[in-house]
Amino acid sequence: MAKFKLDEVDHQILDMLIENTRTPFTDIAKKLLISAGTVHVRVKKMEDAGIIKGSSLTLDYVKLGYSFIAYVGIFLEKTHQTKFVLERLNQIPYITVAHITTGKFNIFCKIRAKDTKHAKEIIFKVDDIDGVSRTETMISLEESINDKRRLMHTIFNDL
Amino acid sequence: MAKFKLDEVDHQILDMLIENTRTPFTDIAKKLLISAGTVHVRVKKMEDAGIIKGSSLTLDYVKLGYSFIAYVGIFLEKTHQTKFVLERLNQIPYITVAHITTGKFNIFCKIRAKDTKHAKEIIFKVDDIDGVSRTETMISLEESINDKRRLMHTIFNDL
DNA sequence: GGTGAAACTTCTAATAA
DNA sequence: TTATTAGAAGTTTCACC
Repeated sequence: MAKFKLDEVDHQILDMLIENTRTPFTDIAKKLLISAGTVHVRVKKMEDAGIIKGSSLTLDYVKLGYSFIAYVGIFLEKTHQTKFVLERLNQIPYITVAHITTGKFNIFCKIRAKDTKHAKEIIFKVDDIDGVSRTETMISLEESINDKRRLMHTIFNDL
Repeated sequence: MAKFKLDEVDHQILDMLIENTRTPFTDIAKKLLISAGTVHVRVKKMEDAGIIKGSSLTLDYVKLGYSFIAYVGIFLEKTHQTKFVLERLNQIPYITVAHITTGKFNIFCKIRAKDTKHAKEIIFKVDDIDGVSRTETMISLEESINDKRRLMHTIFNDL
């Protein structure tokens, strides 16, 4: 996949939209001393190129009653069962992320649950999937860093 | 933290905005058979309550040249060094998420890098932090699940 | 609570530079 | 590529249910 060339203006636009996707284009234009039309054209171009894949809300899951986060490493009996197990994991909505990995585990996933009891149920469900030989759970005591903005700044300055 | 009470209309609004934060309120209103003013008031209420913390763009990091994802488990020499190590990790922008965890590791983080060589540099930097005794890396071969929408649907139906 | 309409702001596409 | 512009579209407020 080719690395995309974005200039400084594109970076600044992305930077403002990452912070708040509803930032009016007129505000962005004012700050960057360009016209709103230009902002519009640039954003459209980045959308067409697939750089901007979409936008999403950041919700407070704790306030919604989901304060439990854990990472679960999965050992499979045989590697060729990966696809099947992933399909099963995909049916558990509390599993928000899953990766096929090298190293210790075959599959590695993140779960978000209401509490310990709820998490236990989810993990048992994972353990029960055919092909899973065992799992190893790491409970998050605190999410200390979660910031893609810093990465974006770095990516921009890299180019 | 109290669980917040949202009704069916709030859920539907969130559901549409999670999919695309720029969905016009007029569209939402039309679909839900309410007025755009009501959508506006409801969204504002959820923002004020902190349920909606913000909005962000979903970018294609692969197209931006960052196709490497790994999870790194960190073993500390002493637990009381946690805060110090996290501060250091926070200075490495390629570390996008970090959790203090129970279980095998003391700290667990996610890195996003350009390639293997770049990842090596980052991991070496982590290894070099005072208080880190050793690390264990799991390289993502494939991000198979990444979907908070499913979780939201479930949360809604839970209530 | 919600509505509907007015006033205001923003978007978007066409044209021109 | 960018700017300007003007009509379309969206947001926000408010008097009134």
